[in-house]
Amino acid sequence: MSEESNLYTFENETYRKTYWHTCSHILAQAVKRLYPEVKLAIGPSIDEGFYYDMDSPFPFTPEIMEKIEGEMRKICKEKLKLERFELPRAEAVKFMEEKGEPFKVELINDLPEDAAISFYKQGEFTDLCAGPHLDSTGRVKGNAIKLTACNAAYWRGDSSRETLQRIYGIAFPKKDELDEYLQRIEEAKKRDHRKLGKELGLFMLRDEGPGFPFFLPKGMTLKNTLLDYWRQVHKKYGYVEISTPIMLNRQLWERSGHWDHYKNNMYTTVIDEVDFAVKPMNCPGGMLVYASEPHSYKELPLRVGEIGLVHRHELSGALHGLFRVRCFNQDDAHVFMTREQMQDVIQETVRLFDEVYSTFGLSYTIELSTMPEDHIGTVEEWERNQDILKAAITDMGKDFVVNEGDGAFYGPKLDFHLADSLGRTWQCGTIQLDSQLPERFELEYTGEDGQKHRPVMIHRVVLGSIERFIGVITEHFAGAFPLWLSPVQVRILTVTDRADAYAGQLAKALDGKGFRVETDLRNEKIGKKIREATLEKVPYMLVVGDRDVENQAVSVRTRGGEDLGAMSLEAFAAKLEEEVDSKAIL
RNA sequence: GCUAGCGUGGCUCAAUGGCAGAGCACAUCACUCGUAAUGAUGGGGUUGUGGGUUCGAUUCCCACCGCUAGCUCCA
Repeated sequence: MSEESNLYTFENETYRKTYWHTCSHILAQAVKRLYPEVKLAIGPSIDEGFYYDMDSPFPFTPEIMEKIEGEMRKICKEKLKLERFELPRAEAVKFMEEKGEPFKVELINDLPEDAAISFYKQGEFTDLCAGPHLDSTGRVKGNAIKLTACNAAYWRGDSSRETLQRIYGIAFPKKDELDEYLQRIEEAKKRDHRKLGKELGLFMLRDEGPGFPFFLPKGMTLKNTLLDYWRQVHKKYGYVEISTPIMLNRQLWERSGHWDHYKNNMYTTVIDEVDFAVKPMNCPGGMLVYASEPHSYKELPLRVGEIGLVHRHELSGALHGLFRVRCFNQDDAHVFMTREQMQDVIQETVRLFDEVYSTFGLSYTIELSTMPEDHIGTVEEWERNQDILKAAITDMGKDFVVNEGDGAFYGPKLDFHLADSLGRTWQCGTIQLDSQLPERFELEYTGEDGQKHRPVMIHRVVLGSIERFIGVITEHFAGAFPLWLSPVQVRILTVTDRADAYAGQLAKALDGKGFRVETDLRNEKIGKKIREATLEKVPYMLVVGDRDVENQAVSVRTRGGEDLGAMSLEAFAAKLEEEVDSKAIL
């Protein structure tokens, strides 16, 4: 019964998608009424809202978008019935040809032989569509529709084909819900790491180096703290750490396959008439380290980590704050092993990922990326490796989606995606299975049998790029990092200058215990000092005035606005220590 | 790279085909004030860069650079 009553609410995903699908048809109808010369392509509902792609001889400016929105409201009021009908292929093609819709004709021609070719008619407007739809445009609440953006999109996602204009929209059954949604988006934008990074003094980007981030003192503290933690975890899991050069010669990149597969994205130069490339990945250097001495099966799996600075010439349009940059630090590692050890090593790596992500309270989704067209190695090898990855995570009871053809050129991979404040996901962790590079670099180990064998390896990163990960956690915590990560953990605020000397003693004592502490001795009112420390998300403020000097105490306030009252420095330090050690997320 | 929009002191943002403005920040002075902004005064801008139109351009036009959104890409 209750299921029945939920059938026509947005709680029901099918209904929601249907509602938005009808909205996209209303959008198309509105555009065709206002601008009949526009050619329609395709208009599905998506996870959040709907869009319609079309080819227009003029750009859709904000004014035009507003006009279209108005027309959409009108169509809702007209309560047009949506009627479904089917046509045989030849007639369907003819129908859309007569309407002058070349994209629709192409779609019909590409439908499978036995597919039903269905249309939906609403008033004077008819669109090719598999459905389903609402029964009337009157079901859509006109004043709860909002066109949110207009962007370019390639026809059928193919960058060699027409550039269409995609109009995005969102709609709800009630105006209140639309307002609430828009409000939520506004709130989410306040967590944007680009905004917070500037406000909190973490990093900066400059025109002089597009995509090359500068880390400021506070951001550097955060980065170093993160790396300290990373080293601690990896030590526990049996990793050793190396560092390989940032630039290596062309011969090496040809051997690894990068020169062939990745040249356009590499920064290259000529030194003494020899081509060199700045590394876009750490692995070839790692191969050389492995190959530099003989190995025994007793050493395997051999876990070798490297925080490596890599440079990749990404397309300018793809750059995005710290999420997509042109130079970044990968928390890379290569694990060399026997074939028999593969599943165990993958599972051990996933456990390490779980430990790291849960420390930050982050949840992820896993994608399995399979063989791309442009690959090295045999199909059998690829399938075998894909099956091992699949089995390893299935065995651990984890869900994943398959990303067909998106593997690295040398092997299939498991990608771990984390979400930003607006729900867009970014690949952070990855586990890439590789039996190609060991081949190319002729890596060997001596087996129990005294014979030479070829190891296999994984390439893996947990944080992915330190830069991207810092962006993700900045948004995740809205800049209010857990105590252990906070660039400034404690700020001592004086009420009057009579407490300056005492504040200095406190700072020295806390610094001596290993805490990151600042003093604010400015001749400002205490309210102002508190306000600023709060806005800077400093976890703890120590307010010290005459009273505290006299009692040799500290008055503690949190960035959450909580007044913890007066306590001894020792009691406060003990509290800090406990919170840092537990890496608590408050 | 593609399409559209945007680019004004350190930051957030006004304004205009005719002397470029506010708040915050910064400096100086006064105030010594106990839990989210004390007041006064002052300095700071070739309005992203380069061309063009115009008596005059920050505003209009062109190119380039950068940013934003999405598309494409992401070994």
